[in-house]
Amino acid sequence: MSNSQLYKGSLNTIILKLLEENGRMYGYEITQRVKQLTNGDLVINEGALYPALHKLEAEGALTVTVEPFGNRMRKYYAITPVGKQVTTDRIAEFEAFLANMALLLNPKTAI
Amino acid sequence: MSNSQLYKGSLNTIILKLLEENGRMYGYEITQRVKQLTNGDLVINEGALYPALHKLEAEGALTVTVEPFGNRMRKYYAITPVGKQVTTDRIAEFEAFLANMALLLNPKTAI
DNA sequence: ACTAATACCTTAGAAACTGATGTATTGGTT
DNA sequence: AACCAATACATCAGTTTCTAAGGTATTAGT
Repeated sequence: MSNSQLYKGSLNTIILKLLEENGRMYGYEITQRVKQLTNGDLVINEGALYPALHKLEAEGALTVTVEPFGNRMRKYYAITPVGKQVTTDRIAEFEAFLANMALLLNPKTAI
Repeated sequence: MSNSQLYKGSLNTIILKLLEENGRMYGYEITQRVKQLTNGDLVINEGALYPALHKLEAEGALTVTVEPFGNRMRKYYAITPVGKQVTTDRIAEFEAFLANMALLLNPKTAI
């Protein structure tokens, strides 16, 4: 993901959150939505996205339904109950991370 | 670092910021300061810390002075002008990351 | 006819870690 | 006296997550 190691580990959280909000999406759609939401700032690499989707599916967090779109194929991913719990946990983790980083980086204006 | 992939990539930023604020510190001291500032939440692994310090030194961001402390040895790290610039850049990067994550995770309350 | 966009995928290699292990001193407990 | 935890440095095999590059195929625009 665009030139920063900081995003490492947050791709799963992003995917889960988007799917939780948008019902179901296919892979390419996710990359475009992320690009759009961040005004082109964050571009998801497909070499990162597809393995991440496959892993979330293997873990039972997502389900897949393959649908033809014209002569093309789309793989729609949707979140499962397990996935919803994972999403909640991941976001809590992210917020704990933020709180700790605030303590470390903004000693003056600690939350 | 404590059970979350999210911290991956932020260790350098943490080290640089602490050194910028505290003048000079030795490795073990950094681990203790981080633990203290985050109320025990974030524990820096030595296998992550020492290679990171060595790399920052190799990049010219830090200087080292070895000082005996009793029969023990301490390696004090201090930030260089290059390091100060790197710190500024890293923090700007972190803030951009935060802004993007806010856009992705909090679509309602976008900044 | 060519290029860009759409839509999926894999894989070698890089980067940053974890967890284990190693050396040595110091301080407190049994 | 013996032992363990803390202090203080370090390395290294293995894991995870990504990047960059490559691959296949359809669709739309120039």
